[in-house]
Amino acid sequence: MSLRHGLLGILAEGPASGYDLARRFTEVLGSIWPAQHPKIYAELGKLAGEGLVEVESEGPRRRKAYRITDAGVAEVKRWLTDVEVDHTMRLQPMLRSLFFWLMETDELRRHLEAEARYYRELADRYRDYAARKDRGEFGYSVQTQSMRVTIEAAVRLYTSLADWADWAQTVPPAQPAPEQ
Amino acid sequence: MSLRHGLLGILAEGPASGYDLARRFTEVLGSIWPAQHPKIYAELGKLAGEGLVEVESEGPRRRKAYRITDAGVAEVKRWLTDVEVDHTMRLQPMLRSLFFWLMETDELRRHLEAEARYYRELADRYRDYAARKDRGEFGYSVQTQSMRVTIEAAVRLYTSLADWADWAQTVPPAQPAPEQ
DNA sequence: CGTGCACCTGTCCCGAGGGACATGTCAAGA
DNA sequence: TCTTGACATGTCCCTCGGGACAGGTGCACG
Repeated sequence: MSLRHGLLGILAEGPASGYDLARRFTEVLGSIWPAQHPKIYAELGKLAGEGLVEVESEGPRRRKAYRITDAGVAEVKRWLTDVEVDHTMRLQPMLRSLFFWLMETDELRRHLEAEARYYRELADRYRDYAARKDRGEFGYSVQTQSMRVTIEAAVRLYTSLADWADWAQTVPPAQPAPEQ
Repeated sequence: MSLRHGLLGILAEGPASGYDLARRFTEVLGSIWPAQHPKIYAELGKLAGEGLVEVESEGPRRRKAYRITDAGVAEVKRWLTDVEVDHTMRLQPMLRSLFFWLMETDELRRHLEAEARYYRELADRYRDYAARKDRGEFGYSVQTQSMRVTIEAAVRLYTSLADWADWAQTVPPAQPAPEQ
């Protein structure tokens, strides 16, 4: 149940509508913590019911902006410091790699090339983001400083996955038993 | 719905019981693709119903070993080559990093140290695994060759996350605006 | 003036995942 | 003989996530 804390954390930066939050999730967090708008609206409703956020204003087009309450801020902080980190990962590409031996050699090559391309592209995108941040394009608030750290993780993660896919192509399909 | 293909893929190596599969999932795949035994037994039942696996033998203690069928092998291969890779990631530690600015400086330091330790330990475990594989402890079958590739991904992934946690500690908590 | 489109907020259903709980079985050791 | 514990298989329930579907609103452009 991290979506609620993800929303609270972003709202801690300032008021936002469900639509804003959905966009921020897909833009910045899309590849790291996907969230669909239906869940966001539902969760915002619950959060409001619990007094962790409140409606700040109602704008045009039925737009409702939410503001985090003191209780909400306290709750994110509690989560950040007291709740144990969930390290669960579920990476289908790595699960698939266990079964590479079932694939034809050139199917595998095509697959690994595509994977490398995919990860390299994502890494580049985040690297570019980081560079723009370092140039000061997004200011120097503590919030963007934290985002810089998150982006760095993405750059490193995707770069190492791209490198891995490249490396995997150099591994012989079936290594013969070595002569002792 | 990757659990079914994960099970099929492992069964492609040879017959196994639900218990065996559960163990393999927690031992090798625990940190990459977690799966609880209730789901495994349920999925095996479904797979048997669809003719993708069949009961090979019934041993002591109600043990039922399953064997993959030709249709099952065809299905994994179809999945590997025809079904698009799901690159979804959901990394709570990275989501949390977006909110580091909400944490006290020394809370954050403790957190990052713990994270680095955690990832370093996992990386070491997999690195050790890889070394044993390279020494030939697990033989030189195509299956272990694929597992070697998977393990390499884990090593690289966890190493880069550990490095990231170390790096994050060197980032100043709140960077002041630079004088132009 | 109209109409299309981006904006904005939802409902609903289904399948997957997490975790507590239940049950039966064989072997080893007190 | 009794009991503990590892082996082995399952049920049940609840929540979360994915995705299809729906509906109302203001603006820009022809």
